Amino acid sequence: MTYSEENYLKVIYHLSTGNSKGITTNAIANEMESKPSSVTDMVKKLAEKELVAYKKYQGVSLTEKGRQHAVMIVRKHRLWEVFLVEKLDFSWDEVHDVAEQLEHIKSEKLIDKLDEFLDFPTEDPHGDPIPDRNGKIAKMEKQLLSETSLNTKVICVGVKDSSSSFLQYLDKQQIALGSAIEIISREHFDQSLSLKVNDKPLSVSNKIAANLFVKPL
Amino acid sequence: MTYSEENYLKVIYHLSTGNSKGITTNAIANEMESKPSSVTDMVKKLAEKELVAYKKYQGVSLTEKGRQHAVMIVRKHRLWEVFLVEKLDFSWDEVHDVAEQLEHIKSEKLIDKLDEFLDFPTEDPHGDPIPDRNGKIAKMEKQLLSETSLNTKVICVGVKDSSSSFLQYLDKQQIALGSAIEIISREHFDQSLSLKVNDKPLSVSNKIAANLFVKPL
DNA sequence: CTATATTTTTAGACAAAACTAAAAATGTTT
DNA sequence: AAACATTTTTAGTTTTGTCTAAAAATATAG
Repeated sequence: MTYSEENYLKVIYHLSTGNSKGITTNAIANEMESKPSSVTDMVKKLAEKELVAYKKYQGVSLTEKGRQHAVMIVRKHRLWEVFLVEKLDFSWDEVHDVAEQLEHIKSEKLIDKLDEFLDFPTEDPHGDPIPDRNGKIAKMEKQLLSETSLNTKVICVGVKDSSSSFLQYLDKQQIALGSAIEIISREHFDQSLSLKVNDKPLSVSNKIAANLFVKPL
Repeated sequence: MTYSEENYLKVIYHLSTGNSKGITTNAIANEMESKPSSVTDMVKKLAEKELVAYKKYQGVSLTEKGRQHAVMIVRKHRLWEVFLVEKLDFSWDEVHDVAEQLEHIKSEKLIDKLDEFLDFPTEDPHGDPIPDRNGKIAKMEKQLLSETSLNTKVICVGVKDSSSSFLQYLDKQQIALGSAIEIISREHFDQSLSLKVNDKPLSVSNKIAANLFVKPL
């Protein structure tokens, strides 16, 4: 499996979660910053290899085989992110590009040993679950802050958007995984929220709240 | 710089050490398990980029710029080898192929942090020196066991051949970096040696002795 | 239910990196 | 120094992954 094929599988996998329909050519092209025609070509190749199911004009979806491959790439990506943060002192907004490269290293032994070295982490630095060596993903209870009712006490368990600009905003506001958040009030006009984060008052826009995962205390 | 260009630079660098002349197309093709015509093509490209000096039919040599690049690849390769052995419990005969992949990961921060994490090692698991972040290589005193005079006490500090078959042979004979070796006698007929390794007698062929680096105690 | 707009696919081209086969240059022998 | 052998380069293909532009299919709107 080539570097490029792996990237396509990964993108299709990510677009598939919470999307039971076929993934469109355009959606993939957008995500990969490439052109729809390139996607069509590659998708045909992946279909040849039975990694995706594809019918002209109907979009693609991963086969079980393709899903397994994709999950392993995600596993590698997230384990490397943990390594970078825990062992090499990277911050959570710096890990993505490097992990993007490391995820393509081919060695089962490497990834299993790394997993062990990191003490079998179940989540990456952004709160996303790490598939185990059999591809099993422990799913955890979490909801978006924007969809949480007033006067609830929750803790931050993940981010939906992991762009560095969002992560740096969170750093600035001293919001991290594990932070205690209480929802005080919601502004009707723009859905912005008044919070207490670690007992300090903070107001956040709906866009922020819609990208923070929390779970009830 | 592409993956492939990096591999060429690395091979040319390795062929260059202890070889002041131009490196031949054939030598490179051999080392890379490719064809001379492919080498000619790539060498032209590297010459365009001023990474090598090249005159038709005269072989190639690295420019200073090319040497710097090559040294950085070697630095990455060897640091990753240390990581694999020290942190992930790989044995010294298992690290090469994985390090071959890891050496192409592009991130200065990654490699400097890794260096720090490993406590700035100066040698890889085979006793080869690790260039520092400025490309400086601490050279150490070492000689081949085959060229060491009788009745000398030495310690093993490196291997010339790091193929897994050789390394596994050394494991079997319990020869490792740091092992104390005394040269008892040399057979005139085949240049084989009688040794004491960690006080136990052992006879080795010239081929073995010609691939073991030692230094006087 | 046509007409129009959008999406997707096809066809053809290109760049990178490899190859084979043939030509050119260099080396080696006598 | 001519003849032969070897090495290196050139010329032309191939494969992978991308692209543009045009054609085909699907979706949307009046």
